[in-house]
Amino acid sequence: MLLQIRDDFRPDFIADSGQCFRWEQIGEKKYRIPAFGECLIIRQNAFDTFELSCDEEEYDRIWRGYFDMGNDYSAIRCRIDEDEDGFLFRACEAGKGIRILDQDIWETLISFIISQNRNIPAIKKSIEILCRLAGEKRFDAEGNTYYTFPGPEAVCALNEEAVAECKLGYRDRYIVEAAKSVASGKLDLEVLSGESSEEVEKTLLSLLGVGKKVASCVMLFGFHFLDYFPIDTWIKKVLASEYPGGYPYERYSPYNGVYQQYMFEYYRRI
DNA sequence: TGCCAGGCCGAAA
DNA sequence: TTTCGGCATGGC
Repeated sequence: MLLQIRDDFRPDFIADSGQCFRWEQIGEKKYRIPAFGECLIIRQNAFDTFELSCDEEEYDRIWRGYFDMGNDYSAIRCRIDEDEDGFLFRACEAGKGIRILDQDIWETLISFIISQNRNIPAIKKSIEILCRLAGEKRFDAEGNTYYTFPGPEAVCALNEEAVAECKLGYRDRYIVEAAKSVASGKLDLEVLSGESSEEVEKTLLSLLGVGKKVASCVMLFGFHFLDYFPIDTWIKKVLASEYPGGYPYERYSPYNGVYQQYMFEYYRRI
């Protein structure tokens, strides 16, 4: 199907934004996106026209929500005043096209546990190995194979050698413990997603290997609480250099997480 | 080669 | 409550 979007949708920006780790560029302005057990191929034709490998039913069922098409990112950007906050204004301008994906919570949880203290290429590699070892083999719209993100039972079923193959280092027991919690029903992510943000954060922080930063990322990129503001090594640098007097969280609520993402990409790029 | 990476844990102070 | 060493491994 064809999709027309005026503004604020740049798959190339989203692919490298550090919120998703499985997007794969397979051609000029063409990406393969596995999510929710499906796989979308998206290609940009003109500046505002995209060709999608799915039909409208699948788009409405999965991808519209995944891309967060219900939010107006142009309006979110326009809340920033150039004179009041020049740095964030420039970050928003440069990052026009970034969106906060509404991703599978389980996948986001495991991905960000894996992400700690590692750079993005290394994170992608580990996740890809995990998917190959424990995910289901399927075919995309062009007939090429891909692997789904493994569910908690599949992760639990991995033996020690297989886990070691993922090169997770000390993080391997973290994902095994998380998988056990979810597979046993002790942690029900479906039920949790109906709770308040405070309750969700408290539960996430109780998991082994989940601290403030990882919890914030899962809140923002998985539970889609757009006001959560993950502070990693990059954002620490931003806060130190651009906001020595403190960051105005209240002014930018309830979209602190969106602005954080603009700043993250902008600062990494410059 | 050495430093850094979308940090967290556990012990010590 | 805050501080700090240790941690597995890969990317650059």
